[in-house]
Amino acid sequence: MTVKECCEIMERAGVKPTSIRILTYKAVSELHDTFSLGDLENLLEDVDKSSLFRALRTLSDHHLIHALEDGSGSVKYCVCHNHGACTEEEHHCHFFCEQCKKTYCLEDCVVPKANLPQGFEAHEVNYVIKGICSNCKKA
Amino acid sequence: MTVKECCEIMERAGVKPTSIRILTYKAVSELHDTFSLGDLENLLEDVDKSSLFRALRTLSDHHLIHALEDGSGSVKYCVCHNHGACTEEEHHCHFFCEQCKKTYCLEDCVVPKANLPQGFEAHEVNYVIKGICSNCKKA
DNA sequence: GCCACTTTGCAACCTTGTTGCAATTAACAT
DNA sequence: ATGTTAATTGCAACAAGGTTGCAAAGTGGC
Repeated sequence: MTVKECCEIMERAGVKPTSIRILTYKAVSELHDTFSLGDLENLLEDVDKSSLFRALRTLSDHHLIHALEDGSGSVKYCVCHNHGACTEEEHHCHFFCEQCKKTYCLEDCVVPKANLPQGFEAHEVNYVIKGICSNCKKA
Repeated sequence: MTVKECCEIMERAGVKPTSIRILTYKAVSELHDTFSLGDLENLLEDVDKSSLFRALRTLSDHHLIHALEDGSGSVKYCVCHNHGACTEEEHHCHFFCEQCKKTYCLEDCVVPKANLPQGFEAHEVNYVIKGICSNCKKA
């Protein structure tokens, strides 16, 4: 993705495209699966951790990326391919491989709906399946 | 639950019922919703943190309790009411209230199945719905 | 009672995430 | 352009939660 495209997407989502945010969004929009703050630190070695942390928070607040918990001990993120216009219907499942510790985005696997009790109001869903991925199973 | 019942359940699950484990299992089997290691520390003030941590790990390893991630920053646990004989079908959903920060067990809400891609093997599912609970909504 | 093995308590530590604050940069009116 | 204000960034320090090493205490078999 070009810097220009990044800026446009961010502006449409109400995020001011600062240098760190562009750097962050450009880097993560090229990743196919999930990543942690630590992963991003390694990817962008010369950028400060707390700046990246704040960039991720901003992007997450404006729904350009999603945060999810996979039990690995660190919060994972993935880019929202609907550029901030995600409805609950469009959330995809994630798969955590217990062997290689990678968390996949299952783009084609939409989160199935559950029935909430009376009076409960859902905002988002964290759905992570754990097991062995196809790569590790082959090996 | 009596100490005797706790011991029986643990033994059936292949867990040697030591003092800390009995204390832990008895305490948590009386809780209706989820709890963290920290919650348990507060509940059993005179017991060491790492002993509780190890007891929870042992109980979890033998499926007497389940661990789940709700994005609160600490791992939550809940007792398995099938006493270690939980199949994937029986896993219930959890609900994290963004206001009161409580994580409910939705006992009557079974985790809906998702379709995995070819070659992926599921072992367990972490399904946490986030939103506002009925108590907080009323207020 | 003695020995091997397990469990427990304590302290120390690691990792991840988070904040305070000063320095820098950007936005904008004059 | 310049000054004024607000937002962002980098650094360092910190907090919380989880985890481990190790010695002491407990358990069980003989």
